Amino acid sequence: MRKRKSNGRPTIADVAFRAGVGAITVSRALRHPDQVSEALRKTIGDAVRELDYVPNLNARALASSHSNVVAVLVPSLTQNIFSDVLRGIYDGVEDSGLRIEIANTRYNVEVEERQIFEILRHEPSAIIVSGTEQTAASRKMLENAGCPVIQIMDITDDPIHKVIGFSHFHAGKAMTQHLLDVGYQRVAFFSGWMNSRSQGRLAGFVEALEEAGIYDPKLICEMGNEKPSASQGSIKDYHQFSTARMGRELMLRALENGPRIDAVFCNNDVLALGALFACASCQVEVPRQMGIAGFNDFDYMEAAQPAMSSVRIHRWQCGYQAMQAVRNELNGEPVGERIVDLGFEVVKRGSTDRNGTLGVPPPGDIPFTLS
Amino acid sequence: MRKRKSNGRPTIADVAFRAGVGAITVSRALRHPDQVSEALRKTIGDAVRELDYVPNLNARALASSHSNVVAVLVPSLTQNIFSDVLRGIYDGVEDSGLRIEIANTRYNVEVEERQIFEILRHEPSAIIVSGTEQTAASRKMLENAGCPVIQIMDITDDPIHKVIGFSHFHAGKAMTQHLLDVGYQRVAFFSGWMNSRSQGRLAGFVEALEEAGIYDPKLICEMGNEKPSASQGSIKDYHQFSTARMGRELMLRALENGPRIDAVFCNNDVLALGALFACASCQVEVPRQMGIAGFNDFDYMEAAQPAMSSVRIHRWQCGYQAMQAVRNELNGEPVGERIVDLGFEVVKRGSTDRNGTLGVPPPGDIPFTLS
DNA sequence: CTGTTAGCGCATTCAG
DNA sequence: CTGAATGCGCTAACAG
Repeated sequence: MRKRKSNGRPTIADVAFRAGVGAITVSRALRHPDQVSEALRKTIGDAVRELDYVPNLNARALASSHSNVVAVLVPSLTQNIFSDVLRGIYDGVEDSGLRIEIANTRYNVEVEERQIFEILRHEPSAIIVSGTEQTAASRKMLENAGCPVIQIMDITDDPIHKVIGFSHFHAGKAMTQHLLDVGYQRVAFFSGWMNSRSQGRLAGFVEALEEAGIYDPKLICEMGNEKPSASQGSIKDYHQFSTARMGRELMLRALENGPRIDAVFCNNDVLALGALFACASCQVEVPRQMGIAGFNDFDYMEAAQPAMSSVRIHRWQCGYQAMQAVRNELNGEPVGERIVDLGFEVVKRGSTDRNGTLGVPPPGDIPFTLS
Repeated sequence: MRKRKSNGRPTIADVAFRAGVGAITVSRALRHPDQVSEALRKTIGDAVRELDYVPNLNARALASSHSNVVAVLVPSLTQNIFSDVLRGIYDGVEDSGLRIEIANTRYNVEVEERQIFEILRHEPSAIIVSGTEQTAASRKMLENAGCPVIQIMDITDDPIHKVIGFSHFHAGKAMTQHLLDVGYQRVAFFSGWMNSRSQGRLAGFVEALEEAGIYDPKLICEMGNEKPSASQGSIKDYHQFSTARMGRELMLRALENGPRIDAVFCNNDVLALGALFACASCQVEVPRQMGIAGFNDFDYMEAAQPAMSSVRIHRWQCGYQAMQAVRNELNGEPVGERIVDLGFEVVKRGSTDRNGTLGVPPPGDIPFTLS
């Protein structure tokens, strides 16, 4: 007899034999314990433990024709913003029996299309995708994926299936409004590489200024519109585009010879950091002579000197709730709200406290030891 | 006949029928084109395209009993440092037919053990694990995993299989030595939550000071030794430990009532950022009155005011090269060097230019547009 | 170079 | 609540 190699591990048949039951009963005892009698459940549990039986997930997926893989598409693995989202997803998947498969779309719609195609090969049980602006082709693939698709980190009236996120437009507008509210007159928008979500923020910025009757296109300071895709083989160039440096340079130029501005809304916190340092190097007082606001509210914003205003968004929650939604649906529960707006928070701190009237709280205490 | 549901997609048999060959020939044409005649290869290729055939990876894994899954264990998804590593890994996996499965060990050895156990269920084709200090149980599981195991981001004389990284001890010592070289006398070590790699850096720090005859345990300023594992369900507390804030607080205390110090080596860049802001808020001049150095060399270090010294490590390369090593081995190539030291680089900038003698280069130019 | 046969390990279907 | 038979889609092994 030519036997196949088989990796020697105990199979469900071994467990069944040992427990003196049929294989299917073992299968059921493991997946739907309530469908198996108390006694058998125990016998089987013992056999599993004695043999160190571990179900083969590939066989399970093949036989049941569902993979229990949740595919996650993120535009970047570098930016902290998606690190937090991923952490939420991983925190949310625990003890679910689901596997996560991450694809990096590199902020590139063509790459995204290809990744979606690849991902569909694995017949995922669900898909979590960042953003709501997929190409027509991508959207079609996702609609036909035959599984729940959760869009996150943005919001839309017309989700493929379900969306959990917030409005970048309103977030951008709200922060800009804050800058205007405290009395800044010429507010600039700094950005590095733009993506569709950045564009939303920018649109909010523009609308706020227009409503105030002080919009001027010269106030939009950006570096470019497309992020170069990471060059696969090249090892050296991944460090060459420094966002912080862009923030610094943009501010230096604005101070030197650009249009006179008295505040800047930075498309992200790192840019704001760079802008702050530029002000420091030029003895420009923040917030008196220059207001600075960021976006994301990473932890260093609170620790900066002065503490920096930013828009806090719920990254972790996006991931976590997306995972909960997936789990619910795979458990047969109804979709529920198809549009979940997690909102955002305009965090006002010293860097935009133009009149000293915000009453920004002093830094709280953190336990520490100085040995 | 009771037919199984089957998801309707074309199978290899459909392709074989259409191409008028046996299923196995299709299989071979797809995986080892050189084992199939030119003519058949073309016919089969056409059939594949016409049917939109996509091989089922679960069936493939089951039949061949190897999964083509590369399991990656990282201690954290939050810190940029591992984002870069992951990016390297994803950049390195393209067009390899391999899948990546990430597990988050949360800097917790028990979690790591559990994750390794879980991961082995998937019978990975290779494992990439961060660090070299696994528990005995973990190490044993990895040794018996029956697949290549690449340890990364640290170095050891005794790798499980292969290690690609660098010495945290030497990196810590080298930066400390730099601080001493430029004339700082009382150099402190700031750290937040410590892990085994941080400990290595600290040990290097201590040795450098000891060799200089100026070691004093009071110079070690840390917040604690264990990172609390992320609380799964809790949505609010993930933001409560701010590394930047720790850096700030540690520096404030050091300036107030701690031992007099004139420089600080921060265990990471965010801590250094916080320390820099603390100095700014107290009118302490950097680098004259206080030298500050970080670790990792994230991009904002160069943009800070003053630019901050740090230790540049090769995060992306660690991931990328680990992936290359995996691919080579899965292709049957020999392991090669079992210990690959990628080294590090002490980047000296303004924040430690105590005597103005480093000749730190001025900021280079970055293309930009100010519309 | 190509085909035949016989599983990989599990879950679905249908029957008790 | 339990079991027997069957097949998920693919590939290793063995022929030709």
